[in-house]
Formats: sequence, C-alpha cells, structure tokens
Amino acid sequence: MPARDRADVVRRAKELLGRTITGHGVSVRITEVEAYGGREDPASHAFTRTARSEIMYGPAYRLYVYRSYGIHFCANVVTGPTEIGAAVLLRSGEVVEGVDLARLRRNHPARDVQLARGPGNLAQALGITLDDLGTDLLAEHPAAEELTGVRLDRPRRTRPRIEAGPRVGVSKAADVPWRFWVAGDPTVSAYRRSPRAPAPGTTLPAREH
DNA sequence: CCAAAGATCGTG
DNA sequence: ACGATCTTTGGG
Repeated sequence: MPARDRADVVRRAKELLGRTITGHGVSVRITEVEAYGGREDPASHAFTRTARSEIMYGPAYRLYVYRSYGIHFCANVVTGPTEIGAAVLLRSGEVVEGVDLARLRRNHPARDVQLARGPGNLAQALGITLDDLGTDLLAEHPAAEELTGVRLDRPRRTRPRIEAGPRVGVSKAADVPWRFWVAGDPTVSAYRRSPRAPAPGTTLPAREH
C-alpha cells in the first residue's frame, strides 16, 4: 500500500489513544489499539474483500464488529480511505463511567483494571454486539439516548506518551509493529504471539517509507 | 458440501 | 498448553 495510506491508519490509531468511547452507558478511555491496513495488509480482515469486510470499505468512523472464536465480540473503528479498507481494533481501556454496569457485564473480575483489558473484554464492558455493527461513532445523540448507542468523543488536545509493538494474535505480518498503547498504563493487555505465526524476525516490519 | 482457521480469554 | 464455541471463508 502507498506510504501515505499506511501513515493514515497509524496516525488515526494513535489518535484514538486517550479518547473516550461510550457504549450503552459505559465509558472507556482507550489505552491500547491496533492498526489494520486493509487490502494490502495480510493480517487485515479486509485483505480479501468479502461480505464481512465490506463495511471496512465504507465511510470512516463507523463501527466494525466481528465475532471472535465464536465467543467474543471485537470492536473496530473504520478509518478509511474507502478504497483501502483500513480499520483500528480497540484492544483495551480504562472504564471511567458506568463502572457498576461494566462490572455486571463482565461478571465481576477481580480488579477494575481488567474490566476492559483485551478486545473481547472491552467490547463486553461496553455492551457491544453485532447489533452495533455499522454505528456512526461521531453521530450526536439526544440526551434521552445516552444509554442506547455507541459513540466516540473528540480527540484530546494533549496526547499520551505512546509505545508500539507487534500486533497480538495475528499469524500473518506478525512482526509489523502496529499495536500502540499508552506507556505504563495498567489496563494495557499482555502481548501474546499467535502460535501459528512464523518465528519472530521472520517477517519484515512495515517500512516507514 | 465440508473442513479449517480464527485480530480471544480464562484456567491449569 | 488447552478448550470453549460458531461464523466466515476457501477448497473440492
């Protein structure tokens, strides 16, 4: 993919760190994300354009939700441009509003930092399911609908310090360092390499230009 | 049609 | 290290 487009997904992924996403009455400060580069990224669901990935080729800042391992849901922000099909997986965050509701949805994990740590857990804390697929994350909601939708606040002016590393669980392009997280944040998940990925160092990291 | 893989998670 | 659980995808 052209360098310009790679930079777009990465910039938008980093820009999501520190922002707040609200889902069905629970708000989370995003602390960990992964960029997926669409048609030219072998790890991206949009690497092959199918019915499932079609939404990734749609307007930016819509919600892409998929079922993971038959068990969990994972939430992504489509970032565009539409011909590329890029998106950002929301991996972890800190619950900053609706903590009681998040605890209920997550069945009371031992510690609150675990409420939205990991993409499946984050989606569950926010109450995100396939029903939310395609939600316009920037749409304004009437006050009466505060508890019903999913939305994203504006970018923060002061950005957190960011660290980067390889994406979790991918078997293709396993060394591309497109996972980004807030440095030192306790809600960031642990790195786990896919057992199906080739040995570390076998695949080249994404070139910066 | 069938089989396999999968952007996970909790437990052991 | 492993199993739960099910949808999507690709091959024959």
